[in-house]
Amino acid sequence: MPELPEVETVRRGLRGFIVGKSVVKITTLSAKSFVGDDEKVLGRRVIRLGRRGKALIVKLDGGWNLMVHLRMTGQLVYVGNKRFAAGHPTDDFFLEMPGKHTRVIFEFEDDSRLYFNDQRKFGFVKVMDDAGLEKDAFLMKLGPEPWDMESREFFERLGRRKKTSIKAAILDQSVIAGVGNIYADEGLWRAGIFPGRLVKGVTESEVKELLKGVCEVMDKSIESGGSSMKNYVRADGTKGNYLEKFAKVFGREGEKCERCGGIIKKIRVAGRGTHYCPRCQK
DNA sequence: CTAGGATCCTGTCAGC
DNA sequence: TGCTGACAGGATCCTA
Repeated sequence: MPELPEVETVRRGLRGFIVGKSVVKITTLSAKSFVGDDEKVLGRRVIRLGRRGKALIVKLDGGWNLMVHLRMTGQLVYVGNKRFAAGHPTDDFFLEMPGKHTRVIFEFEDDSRLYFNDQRKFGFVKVMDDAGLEKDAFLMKLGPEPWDMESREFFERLGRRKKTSIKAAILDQSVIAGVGNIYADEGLWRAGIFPGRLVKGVTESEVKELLKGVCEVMDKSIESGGSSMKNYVRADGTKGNYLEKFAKVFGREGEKCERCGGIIKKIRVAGRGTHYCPRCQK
């Protein structure tokens, strides 16, 4: 999925278009992509957009909410007088909506629309009242946002996963919220830590660097607009890859490490494709 | 309790 | 060209 920076990009980009508007119609094209009663949402106005970890929370009036989780391939495309798209970057950002991967369509009072697209159908939009949000199992067990945590707490939370790899540990959302496969690799590169190292061998000062690295790379991604349509295309008009803006190892296997000149390798750690520099990550 | 693998689903790509 | 298996920016469920 779209990880924390992508969801934050969705939140920031979308709020200017839908806050203040009422939902007048919902069309569900894939039953498993929409959880709950759409009647609770109809006629309600969007109050604000929030985020916890990788979950987007659309707050509606009357105490109702939509929790959106993009998982691996979710994206949101808004089409009105202007168009905005972010989430999992694909050509659907620019194609006519609804498209092949459109699962849910929200229509607003001004006839603008929000399309929830999701190729693999792992993601969902869930209708929840405020009380339900408060006691939601997924949200309750989420660890702190990266910027809201001292490295000491990060170290202690990692300590609960001593026998697993440091990469598996930081992908665990109860340890730290919002880190996914890309930012795990990028954060570990910045801290100079080999992703397969067991947690028990990682020192507190390394953990401090790791937290700093994760925050830095996420900040950079959010600043550059994450995976939104505006940076899905290169300046020359060819199809691009937003990772070019900040990624040092992800998707760069075979390339030279910019820090030490080593050749970046791709291996499998924690069941996930893992990119690292064998020369400067120990 | 932890750790690791299978699983949900669709699409793409590399290698016969 | 067609087939097959591996893999994919996530999280949960099951087994050991």
